[in-house]
Amino acid sequence: MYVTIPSDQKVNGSFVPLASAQPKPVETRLKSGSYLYFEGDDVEWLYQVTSGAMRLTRLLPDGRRQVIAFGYPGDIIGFPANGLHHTDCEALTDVRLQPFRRSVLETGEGDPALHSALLQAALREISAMQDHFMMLGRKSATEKLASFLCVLSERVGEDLGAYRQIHLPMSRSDIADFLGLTTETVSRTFTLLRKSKIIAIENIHTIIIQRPTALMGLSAGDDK
Amino acid sequence: MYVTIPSDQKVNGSFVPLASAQPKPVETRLKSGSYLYFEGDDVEWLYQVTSGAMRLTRLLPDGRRQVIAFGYPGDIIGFPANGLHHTDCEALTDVRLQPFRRSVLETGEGDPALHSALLQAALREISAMQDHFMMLGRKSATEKLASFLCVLSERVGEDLGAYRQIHLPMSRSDIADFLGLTTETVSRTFTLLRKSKIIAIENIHTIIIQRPTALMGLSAGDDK
DNA sequence: CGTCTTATTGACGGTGCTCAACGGGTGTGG
DNA sequence: CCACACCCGTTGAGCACCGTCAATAAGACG
Repeated sequence: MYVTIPSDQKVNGSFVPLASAQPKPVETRLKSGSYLYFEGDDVEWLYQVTSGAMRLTRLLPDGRRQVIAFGYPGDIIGFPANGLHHTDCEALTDVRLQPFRRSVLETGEGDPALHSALLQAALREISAMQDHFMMLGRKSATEKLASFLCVLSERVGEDLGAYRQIHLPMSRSDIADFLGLTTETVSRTFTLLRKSKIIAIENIHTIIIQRPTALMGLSAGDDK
Repeated sequence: MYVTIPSDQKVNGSFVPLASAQPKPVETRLKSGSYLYFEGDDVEWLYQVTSGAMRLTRLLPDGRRQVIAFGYPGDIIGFPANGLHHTDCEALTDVRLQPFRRSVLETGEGDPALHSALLQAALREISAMQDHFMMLGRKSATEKLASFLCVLSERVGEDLGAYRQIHLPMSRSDIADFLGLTTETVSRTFTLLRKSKIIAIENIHTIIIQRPTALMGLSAGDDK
């Protein structure tokens, strides 16, 4: 999952599992905190997240970190470049994954429909990353966090009467490294949104969106 | 072209044109300043840049702009998402392009080798964009510009005795919108690099790298 | 040669980072 | 079950970097 400008194209809550004509490899399960792969590992499998949430990160030699994406149900993770993984990938919660052989993406190997579905996922990934560029390069801290919450609300928000509730499995520093901010700024911006009654912070990992329209406005820069 | 951490994998100056088994569609030529496509257009063709340079941009409703990438010889541009272009694409110079039918990427249509080559290009694109995330989110103005010049030097630099020369077909504001800065900051940072004798500015569009190692150091954050 | 655009430089201010202290929640061991 | 410690998140103060606004200089183009 990247932070993108919320599109007209509504995702209807549930995701479409990729259908394979072949006998399915066994579903993979992963405990919270364990790693699926590391940067530099050979790619043997791609995965579609079935339940839970993953975190993809990249490191600079000096320790600076960028969270590349969060992997939510429906997302495909593990696209290879030159046959290698280029991020670390850790489970933020207990996770279930549907594995697909790398060869299905790269050679089509006996399953044209699945090959095509994986290719389309890669192309959507490119487009989503382009949106994310705009956010990293051109948005303020408030716009970034508002955008983040909007996208999460669409993807994995739960209705709660008039409001909408989001569970955040990741830490504040994960959010900071995803948005190109510091934990302090993320924390301050949460407080700002809370004090303007746009969100309520049920607990550290649970946010309630009280004024969705205002949040959408902030994500597009309406305060300017 | 994205700004990435210069990799070990050297590109040997020239690029590899994608081979097609089919009779080639006619090479496309484009005048400097003309647009190849716009955001929202249907994708019929992908293109490999043969000579010249392209600029891919995206706009926010309020006018803020992000340059997504520059297209240099060897680069594939025009990957579709849901069948549509998601950037505007303008020629920065007179340009020659080798077109490929979208269907070759999406269905493989009679040319498996070309299909595979385009797919690999898409996967490399994803990896390069991940590097660019790190740069947009986590690097200072000096690191950004130094990284930019390093990558350009590798890709399209020309040897000039002991030094190396880069031609910059794009404007300062293109560079700014690519790196997530303002034109003023780009200009000031150029001046900074010039005053520390790391680069010389032959003219607005021509940069000479006098101390490549120092520039590499700055791009990785050695000043900190 | 004149006009218009683009780049540079300067002054200033604000957003977000740094450094630091504090608080609260969670987990562990007694 | 409680005590304690540790980690994570929050808050504060100060500052640096970079953005904003403005003036000037340098090119580009007709």
